[in-house]
Amino acid sequence: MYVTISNHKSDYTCPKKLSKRASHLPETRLKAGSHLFHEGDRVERIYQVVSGVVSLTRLLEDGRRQIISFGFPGDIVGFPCDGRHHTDCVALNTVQLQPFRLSQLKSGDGDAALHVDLLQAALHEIAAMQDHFMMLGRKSATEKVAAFLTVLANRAGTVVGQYVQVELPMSRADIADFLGLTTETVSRTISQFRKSRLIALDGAHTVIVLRPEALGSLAEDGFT
Amino acid sequence: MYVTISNHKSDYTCPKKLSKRASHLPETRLKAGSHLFHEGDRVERIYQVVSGVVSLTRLLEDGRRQIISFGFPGDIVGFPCDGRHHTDCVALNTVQLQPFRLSQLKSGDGDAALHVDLLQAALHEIAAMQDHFMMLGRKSATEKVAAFLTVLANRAGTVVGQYVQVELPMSRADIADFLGLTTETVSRTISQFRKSRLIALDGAHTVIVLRPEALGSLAEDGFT
DNA sequence: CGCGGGGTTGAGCGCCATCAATTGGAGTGG
DNA sequence: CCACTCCAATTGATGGCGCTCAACCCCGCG
Repeated sequence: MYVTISNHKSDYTCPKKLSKRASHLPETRLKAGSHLFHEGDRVERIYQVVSGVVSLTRLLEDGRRQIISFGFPGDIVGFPCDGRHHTDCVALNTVQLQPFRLSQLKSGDGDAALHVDLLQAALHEIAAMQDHFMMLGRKSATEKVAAFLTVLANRAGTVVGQYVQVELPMSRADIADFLGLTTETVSRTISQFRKSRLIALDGAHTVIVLRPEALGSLAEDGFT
Repeated sequence: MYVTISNHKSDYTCPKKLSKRASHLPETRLKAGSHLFHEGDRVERIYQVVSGVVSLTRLLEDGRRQIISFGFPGDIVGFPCDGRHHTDCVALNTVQLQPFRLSQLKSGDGDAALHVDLLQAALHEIAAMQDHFMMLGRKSATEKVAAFLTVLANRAGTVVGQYVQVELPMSRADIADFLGLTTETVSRTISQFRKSRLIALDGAHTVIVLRPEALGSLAEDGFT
């Protein structure tokens, strides 16, 4: 999942579940905090997230960290390059994953429909990352956090009464490393949204979006 | 081309020329400043840059701009999503491009080797973009510009005497929009490198790298 | 020679990072 | 159920990096 407030509405129905039958591989389960793979690992499988959330991260020697993306249900993670992973993949909570053989991306391995789906997912990944560049390079802290919450609410929110509620499985530090900010700035920005009654919190990890339109317009131009 | 100072040495030989015969389409020529395609255009072809340089850009309504990547010879541009382009593509100088049919990415269209090559290029694109996220999100202006010049010198530089010389086909504004900075900051940073004798300039668009190692280490941790 | 646009340099400030202290909430054991 | 621990989250104070606004320079061109 990237933060992409895109101009054009995408008709990509990303989180569809790929045929399990086509995989021939049993689902994998991961506990919170455990690694699915590390940076530099040889790629054996790629995975579709079935339930739970993972993070894809890269590290610098001096400790600086960037979260490349979060993998929500439906997302495909583990695209290889030169046969190796370029990120760590960590489970944020209990996660179920459907593995696919690498050959099923490369050739379909006899299942042409699956091949097309995986290729489609890779192309969608490229487009989503392109959108995300704009976020990282050109948006203010307010815009970043507003966009993040908006996308998350749309993607993983549940309607509760007249509001939308969304669980944040990741820490403030994770959000910061995803948006290119610090935990303090993320926290401050969220507090600001709360004080201006755009959102409400029920504990640090449950956000209730009170005024989605206002939050959405903050995401686009930082005003309102 | 992305700015990726990666940990693991990639053995990806990106700029290999794909078989022209496999394309069945004649080369395209573009003059400086003209568009290859616009954001939102229906994708008809994807292209390999043969000579010259293109930029892939995205715009915000308020005028903020982000250059997603530069397309140097060997690079593939125009990966589609939902059948549409998500960026503008503009020629920075005179450009020659080898077009490929979309079907040749999706199925190979009978040429299996070409299919594999295009798929490989897409996967490499994903990995390179992942590396680039770290740049945009976590690196200082000094690190960004140093990394940019280093990558460019390695990719497009020519050895002149004991130094490496590289042409910058793009403006300072382009570099800024690529790195998530302003033109002033880019200009100041380059001036700084010049004053500390890391590089020399021959006109604004020709850089001679005097101390590649020093520039490289600046790119990684901002010191020296 | 005048014009124009990109590039450079300067001054000042604002956003966000940094450093630091406090609060809060989940987990544990008594 | 409460006391205690520990770490995440919040809040505050301060400073610096890079943005903004503005002037000037450089150079190609008519």
